[in-house]
Amino acid sequence: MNDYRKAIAGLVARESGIPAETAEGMIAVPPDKELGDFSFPCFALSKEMKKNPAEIASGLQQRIKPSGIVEKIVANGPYLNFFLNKAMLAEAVISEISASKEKYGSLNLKNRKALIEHTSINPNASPHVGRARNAIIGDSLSRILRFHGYRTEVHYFVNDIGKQIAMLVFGCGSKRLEFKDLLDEYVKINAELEKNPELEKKVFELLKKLEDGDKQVIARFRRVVELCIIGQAKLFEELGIRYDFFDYESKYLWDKKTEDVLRQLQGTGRVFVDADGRNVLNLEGFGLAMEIPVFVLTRADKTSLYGLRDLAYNLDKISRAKDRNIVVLGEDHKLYFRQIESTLSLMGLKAPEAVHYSFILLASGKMSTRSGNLVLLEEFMQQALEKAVRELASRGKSMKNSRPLAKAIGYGALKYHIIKVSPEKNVVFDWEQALSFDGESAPYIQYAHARICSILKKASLPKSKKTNFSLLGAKEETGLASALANFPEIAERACSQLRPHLIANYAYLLADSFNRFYHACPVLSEEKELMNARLQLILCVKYVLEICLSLLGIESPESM
RNA sequence: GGACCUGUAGCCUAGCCUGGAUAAGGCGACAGCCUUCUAAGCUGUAAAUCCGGGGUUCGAAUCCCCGCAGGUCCA
Repeated sequence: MNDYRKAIAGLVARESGIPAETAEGMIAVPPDKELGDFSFPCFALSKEMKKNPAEIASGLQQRIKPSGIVEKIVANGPYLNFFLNKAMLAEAVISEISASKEKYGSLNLKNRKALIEHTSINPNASPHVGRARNAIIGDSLSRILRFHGYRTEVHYFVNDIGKQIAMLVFGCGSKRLEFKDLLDEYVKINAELEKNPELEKKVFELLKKLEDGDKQVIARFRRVVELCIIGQAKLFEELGIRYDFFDYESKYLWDKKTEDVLRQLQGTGRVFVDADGRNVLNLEGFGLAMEIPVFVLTRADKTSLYGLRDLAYNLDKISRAKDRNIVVLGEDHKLYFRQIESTLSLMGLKAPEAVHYSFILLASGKMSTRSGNLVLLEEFMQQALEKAVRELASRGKSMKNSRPLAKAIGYGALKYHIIKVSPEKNVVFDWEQALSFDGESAPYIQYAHARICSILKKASLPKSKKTNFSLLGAKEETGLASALANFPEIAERACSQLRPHLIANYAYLLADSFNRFYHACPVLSEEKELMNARLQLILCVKYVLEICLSLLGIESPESM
């Protein structure tokens, strides 16, 4: 579509005298397809030429001759509207997709490497849906990066040595526990500490022993953390979300690297020892919204704090991420991340690109693992799966072999519900909406895909026969073709701006466009030439729907 | 007290970066469409002070300023 925009800008530029680049920026898309495929508003020229914009439009219309893919030019009031040749457009987009198939829309980058860190939940319990927003966005981003050609590695930073985890270790004692028990233990120990603040001392004692390298305590921490990480990873694996590396914060605890970082920062002359004896970095001049813009690096005993360890971790990530270095963080980490970013810049390093998302709330208030006021991801998965099983049963699908299909549909709906919303928006979790399989949902998109598969299964695509694309003139057909043509632009933006919801929204529009086509334009019952052209068209739709769903981490079942 | 994000029909959302034609979808409601490729679908109707107020502009949901409300963080 961008090429056509450029071509039209060229035509306008030649006749109006404005530079082609300026003209390109002015080319717009009319609100209604009936008005044209592109338009050039003449208001700006009107000011310059001191002439009525409608006159300018009609003047330009007379001078610009349609050529190539531009079929018709119409002045409509102050707008100059351009109509593309639908048959040529369909032919161009169909042959491009037929050639590139599952790579259609890919930037096909070569020798690029990307790193993305996401999820990175405190390993203290089963994750709630708010945490899952991180994983789902991050997973989709990693898929988008790979699609465009980045060799991409996915990292999970395990905060295995904080106070939260120490509390859990303390609470667990020597009990033999399973993953599912951890949440209860976590809630229990939080309540106990609230009642009896004296216990906190013991928690810190435990943490101190860990940091001092007490082998027995280390083993206790490791046992709880592993239980948790394995449980979480299994849950995410069930959703098709995988990690290449689990990076443990404890690795940076005794690491010389934190000392190197500290030394390097001291070289900037910005490190000072504060009233409490801690090493603190002065971050004045970075526009941080803090009364005293600093970053605390160590405790009074000069042992590292989380921030310093995170900096060392960032150095590791930077050394591995050649071209894109991405981290997905909750909005609560915005300021903290700006501190990291500023500090890295003092070291002459480029911080990761951060994708921040807002929290998922409950109608009853904020979600909190500590208070137990939450919807667990597990629970959401379970409900989605059960609903999918029910829906399949109501359609007479056998219960025995339908489990993978139910997962594809249920988990698809779950992921889509989370990812379709812009990440900066708060979401109030609502079961009815979250479990909807109608309208703007994954099952709707999957259903369109399954319908295409069903038609293709019943048809035989003729081999290497010339297709008469001019037959694809119905508005449902041209609508589909231009929807297909829009995809590469969307795929590019989703990657450059790190916004997967663009893919989700687009996939719905494409499926919607197909469903309208499906009802208006029969395929198999048509005579050969038209059937062939329509088969080519829907095969392309199938490819693009599959691409979109795979970029969202959602499966594309062939029937449902 | 300060900073950032969000505010669009009863409910949920897209559009905002990059200003342009009657503000686009979904859920819910109402009225239709299955002897025809899967009705998880399609068609139509009703429903909006685009949070409020200023400003910039030929033109503002979109840009700027001042408020209000929710979320987040800092102190």
